[in-house]
Amino acid sequence: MTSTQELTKNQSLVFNALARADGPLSAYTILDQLRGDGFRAPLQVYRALDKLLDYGMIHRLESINAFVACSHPHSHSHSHGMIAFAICEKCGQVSEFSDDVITARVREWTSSNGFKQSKTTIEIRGVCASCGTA
Amino acid sequence: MTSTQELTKNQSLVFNALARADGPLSAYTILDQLRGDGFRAPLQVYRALDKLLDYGMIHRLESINAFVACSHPHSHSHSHGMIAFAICEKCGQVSEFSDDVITARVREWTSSNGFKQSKTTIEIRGVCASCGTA
DNA sequence: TTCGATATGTGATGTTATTACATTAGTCAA
DNA sequence: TTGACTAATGTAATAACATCACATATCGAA
Repeated sequence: MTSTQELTKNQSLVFNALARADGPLSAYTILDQLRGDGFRAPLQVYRALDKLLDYGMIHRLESINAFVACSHPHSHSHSHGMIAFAICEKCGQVSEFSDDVITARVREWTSSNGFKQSKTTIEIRGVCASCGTA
Repeated sequence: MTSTQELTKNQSLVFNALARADGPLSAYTILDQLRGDGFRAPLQVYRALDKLLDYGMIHRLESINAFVACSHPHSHSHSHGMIAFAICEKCGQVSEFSDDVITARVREWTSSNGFKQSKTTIEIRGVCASCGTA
């Protein structure tokens, strides 16, 4: 995988759908948006999503069964750190950030417990600044 | 709510199913286990689970759509901290721990971003010590 | 060109969760 | 006791999320 991944037709369609969205989308919402482009079955979406996840171009938000384009596409700065997501339950906006202290702290626990981690999910649910003051 | 919650019949049945399990259970697995006790519909399980979550007696693992009994039932020591879960993808065992540094670090991000958090999910997927050496 | 790997198309099915509505059981005040 | 209110429960139907199984197509390398 190079820094700019060459995407197939379906992968591009799915990625663009996520990139132009202003928040996370469910797989079925993506499917509906792409029916005009010939999409007919969930699997077409899920297969593309799997690849895009592999490539690190999108993230899956486990707590809401939805997907979002990575907001730091060009910086692999936090590619070895864990990414945390703050998800607003009012407006759906997602903020993505990484924190070296949290990353280190998790690693401490895993290494001292002999746990070999593959993927870590950190999702903060709540109300964002704009929605909180509104 | 007192320190010992009075449970209804269905809540007790669901809680006991989780308490005697050696790992997380899906709602439908619980349903199947309780058919002998008169359970017939998913909602009977989900309603009990909702209450048990309210009472803090169980946790929901977002990344695997399953539920687990709280492993620190008598200590409310980490009731104000975030709880992290290490989930073994081989054997399904879940380890629960809380970390004040992570908790503080998340709070720092939320407060400096005006984000009012309600619930935070931290789930580490991987392979536990026993399965890793086996 | 033939082979193998990757990508795609499609229907059916499996899994997880909620909606809507009816009924039952407990509580408490008049 | 009655009535009224609230919480809990029962049930069917449906919605939402995800995968399986199998067929076809596309593309690059030997």
